Amino acid sequence: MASSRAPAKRASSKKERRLESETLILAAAEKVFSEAGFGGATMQLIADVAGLPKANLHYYFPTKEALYRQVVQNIFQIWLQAADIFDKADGPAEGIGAYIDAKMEISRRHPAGSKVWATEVMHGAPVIQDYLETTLLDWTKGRADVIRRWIDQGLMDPVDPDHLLYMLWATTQHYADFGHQIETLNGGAALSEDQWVAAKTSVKQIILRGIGATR
Amino acid sequence: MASSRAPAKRASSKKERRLESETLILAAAEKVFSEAGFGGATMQLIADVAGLPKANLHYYFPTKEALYRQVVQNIFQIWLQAADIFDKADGPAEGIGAYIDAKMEISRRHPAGSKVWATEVMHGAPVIQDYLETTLLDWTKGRADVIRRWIDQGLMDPVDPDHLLYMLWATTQHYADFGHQIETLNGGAALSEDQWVAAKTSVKQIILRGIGATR
DNA sequence: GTCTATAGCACGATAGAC
DNA sequence: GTCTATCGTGCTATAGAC
Repeated sequence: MASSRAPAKRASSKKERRLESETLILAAAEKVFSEAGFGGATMQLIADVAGLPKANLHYYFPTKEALYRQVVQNIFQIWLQAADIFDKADGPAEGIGAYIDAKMEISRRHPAGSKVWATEVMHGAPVIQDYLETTLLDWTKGRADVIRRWIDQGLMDPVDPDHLLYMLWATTQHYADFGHQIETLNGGAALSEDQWVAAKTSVKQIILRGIGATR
Repeated sequence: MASSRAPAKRASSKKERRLESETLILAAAEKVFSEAGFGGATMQLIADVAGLPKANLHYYFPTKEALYRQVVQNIFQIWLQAADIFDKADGPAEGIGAYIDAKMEISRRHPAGSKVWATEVMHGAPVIQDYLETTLLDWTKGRADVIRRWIDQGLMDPVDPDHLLYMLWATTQHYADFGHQIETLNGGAALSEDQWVAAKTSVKQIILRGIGATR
């Protein structure tokens, strides 16, 4: 080996550069796909937002669809991580309350990702159908079991677990997906810190009271 | 005048034929736009679904955007008509309950329209921003006043009217916009009649209890 | 690894015969 | 009013110099 060009550090640096460019492209792609849809987005516009020549995108991601697929996968991971909160709770007031808070925070911090996911599902999930059928289905079944256990323990009213989960997804993601509409109805201004607190409070109050989990 | 070619009937027949073709094209366009988005939809595909040559579409609608705009406007009208129920009610249990039923029925009967609307709003409402700022804003203010009156009369708990309206929109439209996801989680089958009843019941139960309007 | 230049293709729109 | 044939544009993707 001797002092031959420190391959470990070199490789790491290369990987880092690649990761950096990929992250930059993915962030730009998420933004553009969310605003224009898959068909409306152009590789040229994504390249402009990322500050790179168009050809470089094709160097890191072979096709437009491969880039899109990676964007959707990233969002899905964020959803799943928020779900951990659900399991660590002793009862519905704590577990569902914390889950609503987490999902509302994601709607606030990652609205573009939520929109890309919503559009993908609305178009029939052509790219991520396998995730719906495996990971999401498993997750949903597991959480429905937790809700049923809480009902059996008398910690909340008997409600259909599936429809409760749909309501949780719908209400929280609405603040991301329909953020533009909410902003318009708010006089053209984005929700303030206080308004976000009010939104979280309202959602938690109505749903937790609605399922009889006021503690 | 005399017996000169009965212009009234002729014109009516012409108008009817025009209306028929327009309706046919609009139905096809709603379907294609909802499945592919504006950018992904092609005039050729819309023409194929409508069973007409592509050039005929441009005879009835000058541009792709004009056709799209008409589709979105039609959906907006359906939303507004469902809102009448809200006003005719004596209290929240009746008014909001009936509004949920009506919106759920629209999600079931016009899922494509709901999806086109959702996509349009998610992309920043480039085509119907004026409707958001005028008609929808006015409607929302009026309904918020009704809710505030019900609260003052002690017919329901004090909740933020705007966030309650967002929750009503989010939960009901979710069954249209995310219908594909719900179907997948339902084992790949569309919701049955009984399942739709369960969905309506769950949504009404949780929200009406949640706002203290159980009558 | 990066960029320029361009090939190849599909689209929206229209001209013009019927 | 209806349809065929086609024009011009703008896109994805790639070849090839650096």
